[in-house]
Amino acid sequence: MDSSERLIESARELLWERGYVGMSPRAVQRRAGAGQGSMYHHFSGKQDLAAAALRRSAAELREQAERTLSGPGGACERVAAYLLHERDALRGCRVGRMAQDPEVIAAPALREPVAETFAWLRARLAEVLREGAASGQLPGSLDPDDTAAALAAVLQGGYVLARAEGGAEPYERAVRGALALLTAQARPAATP
Amino acid sequence: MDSSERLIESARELLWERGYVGMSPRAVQRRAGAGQGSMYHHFSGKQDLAAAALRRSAAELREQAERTLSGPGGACERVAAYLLHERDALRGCRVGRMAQDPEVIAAPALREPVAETFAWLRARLAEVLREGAASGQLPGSLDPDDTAAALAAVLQGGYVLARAEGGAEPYERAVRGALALLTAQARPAATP
DNA sequence: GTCTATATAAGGATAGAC
DNA sequence: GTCTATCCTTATATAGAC
Repeated sequence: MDSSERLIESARELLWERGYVGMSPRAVQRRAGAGQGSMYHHFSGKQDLAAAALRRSAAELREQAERTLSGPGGACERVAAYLLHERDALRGCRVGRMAQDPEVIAAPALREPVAETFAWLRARLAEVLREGAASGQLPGSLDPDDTAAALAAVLQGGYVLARAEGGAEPYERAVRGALALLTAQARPAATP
Repeated sequence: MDSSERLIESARELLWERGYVGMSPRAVQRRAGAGQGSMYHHFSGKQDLAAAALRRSAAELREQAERTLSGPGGACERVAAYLLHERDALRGCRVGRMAQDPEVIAAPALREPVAETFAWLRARLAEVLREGAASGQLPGSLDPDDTAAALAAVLQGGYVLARAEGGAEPYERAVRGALALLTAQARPAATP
């Protein structure tokens, strides 16, 4: 792994742990085992490095979600699989975490990957929910866009509660609670 | 308003906007119109000041929630009123925001108000949901603790989505979506 | 490409005068 | 109680040698 690569991976970790404001170029360099010169050779500065790291994390999240959402099973089962996917609740979401940072929100290069990720996720979840309505698994009375937003929010909010309280329990409860509300709406999938 | 008071209020604003890592004593002093000496006379340092500000924000959140949750109407209506309470989605939650900050999580004096707030909120929401089950408005099949966690998470996650995408829409959708799932479970309240 | 100065500003706090 | 002076460290970046 070359040093540019190590810098990006180190930035990804530090962004996750400390956010953009809390990520210092020095700390990234130390963790990557690279010097000042190396970093400023590959990247124009802190923001440029963070943008590269963030784009990678956003792509990763998206690929991971797509794998589950386009997997086997009925619409409801795929949404459930996505919600129940194993996550470290206390670490939270690499992408969602950035949304709190005012400097991320203010810098288009940093904000775009974050905005796009969640716009995509909501749309993709809504699409699956629409399939569920079309197949009769879910009632047509549920607005798929609203439901999708609620489900995406439960995950992001679950992280907040878990970190606040110092344990994964609130996250797990939130996911279970949301899933219970959703599946209460579903009839068993047609089993062909 | 004396200068101690102004310092706390300024700290509250800056914590909200920039988080604990991003809040510098200098910036608080400037906003409060107070000097170094004044701040260090009233508070032992950044953490002490932030703790005072955070305790106040936590108390405020709790009082606000309690007003709605102990208000008039059936259980379901009170939960709905709490969810629909007007909030600035792009600014987010003064307390929830702190949960992302590693230095807040690491410092007991900062973390406690955050942890207590959400533990209380989940418990209080669950209590109201239990009332709803007892009165027959909600089905006994819903786990009140799980549902409460899901609802609290929807709000916190709604803020994340809103900030990420730069508009209140995802927040509003998330709240509507969650409420739709909940009220689909409810029968009309007994109208005595 | 990477290293070692070097630079300016800010962070966070202390000391002592008034 | 508040002000000013001072302190050491870190953040972020540039410059130029190798």
